Parts: sequence; structure tokens; C-alpha cells
Amino acid sequence: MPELPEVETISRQLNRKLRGKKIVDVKISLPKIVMVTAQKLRQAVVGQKIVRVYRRAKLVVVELENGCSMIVHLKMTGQLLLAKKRSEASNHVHVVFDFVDGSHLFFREVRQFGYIDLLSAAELAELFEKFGPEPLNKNFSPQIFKKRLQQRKRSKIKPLLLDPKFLAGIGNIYANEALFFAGINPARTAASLSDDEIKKLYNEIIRLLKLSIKVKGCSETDYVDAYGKKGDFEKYLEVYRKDGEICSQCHKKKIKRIVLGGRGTFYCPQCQNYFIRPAKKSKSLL
DNA sequence: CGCAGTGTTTTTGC
DNA sequence: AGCAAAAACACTGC
Repeated sequence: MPELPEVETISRQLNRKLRGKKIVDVKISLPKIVMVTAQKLRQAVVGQKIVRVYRRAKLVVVELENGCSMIVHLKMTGQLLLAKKRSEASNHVHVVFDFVDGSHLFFREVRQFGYIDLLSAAELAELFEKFGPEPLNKNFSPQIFKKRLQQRKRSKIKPLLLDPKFLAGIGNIYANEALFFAGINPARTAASLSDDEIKKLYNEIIRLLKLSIKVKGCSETDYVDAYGKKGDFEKYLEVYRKDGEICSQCHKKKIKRIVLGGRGTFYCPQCQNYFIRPAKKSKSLL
């Protein structure tokens, strides 16, 4: 599913291809997937040039000349696909944008959970305020991470990482993987994490997100980029959907699957033991 | 049949 | 009361 690295990959590709291009038509074949009426969307975007495309949390944001922005949430199975010809459209394509050069952008969404919305600059700013920090922003420090953890001391760490108001853009794949590499049991409470563990988790979140952007995301499920290509992050997965497999780190225990906050949670009972904390106590930056 | 999965909203529980 | 957890909900494919 598209999480931060996948949405970042798509946004960068779209920005490169669509920046400065004029939208000449929009065709909607499944109206409920657009949060505003077809007439309203058409009125706002047809004839507009795209100023830029960027990502915030898991949203693709398409900024227009008139100050409005289209936001696209891909949820689990949504895809934004660049196409030279309209005939490239496959099944489940619900919205088609036509550009002045004859190219197209398809919004494809098998499960119809994803959506397109149209927001004014003020509405967009209001929406952005609700999100937690962007993990890859310069100003997101271990100190800020620790502070936010202390504000949610009784929350279990794994569901907390998935909360968009706590941290933007992290989904099930990267939450599971970061906790594995940090050696932290997903059911631990935020308050129980030592300074060393907080620092380690912070580092692993950033390392994994950057690595995944570099390899154009994770295609463990249906994700493809704006050119329909899969990402390569799958080969770096250690725990996500690997329940029953022997842990590659300790070679002792099998990866276990539990449910936390209603989501599948994968971890190594040996490397992410709930009770035994890493004995090593190094100098902390916190 | 029933689960997977995101994220918001509602309900339950400590 | 005030959190946090769980459930419901929007869907289709396997």
C-alpha cells in the first residue's frame, strides 16, 4: 500500500511530468470517488495550469494556478498513472485528466476507498495542521519525537506510529519494519521506551523511509509508481507479512503475527522481546 | 465466507 | 473525566 515513500515517489514523478501543463478536460466515471460535484471539479481545474505536485503525509497534492489544490488519497489500492494515450486506461479507472499536449493522468482505484478532493488554500492549510510532523523534515528531531511520545505515554508504540496525528506518512509496513530494526516490541507503551530506544527508533524510521524512496517504494501489495512500475523495497522486508518464517537476525524464532489496533503486526519474539531490554547503555543525545 | 488494509468517527472500557 | 483501545464504516478481490 502506498505509504510515505510510495506517495513521495509518485508525487516526484508527477511533478516532473505535469508541472506547467494545462488541464483541458476531466472525465469522471465514478462520481462518489470525488468529494465535490463533477461540475465543481471541472469548473475549478479545466483551463488551469499545474503549479506543482508534492506530498504531505500520504496525500498527493496538485496545486493549481488559481490557488486551489486537488488532493488525492490512494488508501490501499489507489494508483495515479501517467499515460500517453487514453487507450492505455485499464479497468477501475474512475477519473481521467486530459492535458494540453494530449497526455493523460488516470486515477485507478480497485477498492474505491481512495478519493480526490478539491480544497482552497485555506482549507488545505487547515487540513495540514491536523497532521503530525513529517519524519523527513529537517526540524523533526529525536527531541521532538521524545516529547510527542511523552504526550501519549499510555499508547502502544506500534498503533501510535500509525496515527497520522502523531507522525505523518508512516503505514503498516514501515511501522513494523522500524520496530524490528530498533529491537522494540510493538506492544510496548510509549512511556516505557528508554532514551536509547527512542533514538534508535527515530534513526530506523528515517533510514527505512529514505532507503525506500531511493528504491521507489515497496510493491509487496498492489503499489506501482506513476509509470506502472513496481518498487524494489520488498527485498528489504524482514517482518512485514513474514509470519512463520525464521527471523533473519537471530535465526532462532519464527516471526509472529498479532493484531494491535485492528492491524496486522509482525515481529520477532526473540529480537523484540517485551521484557528484556537491550543491556547496552550508551551515551544518549537526549 | 471473511479477512486485508487506511483513516475517520463512534463506542466501549479502564 | 479523560485517555486509549476497539469497533464500525467506506469497498473489492482472493
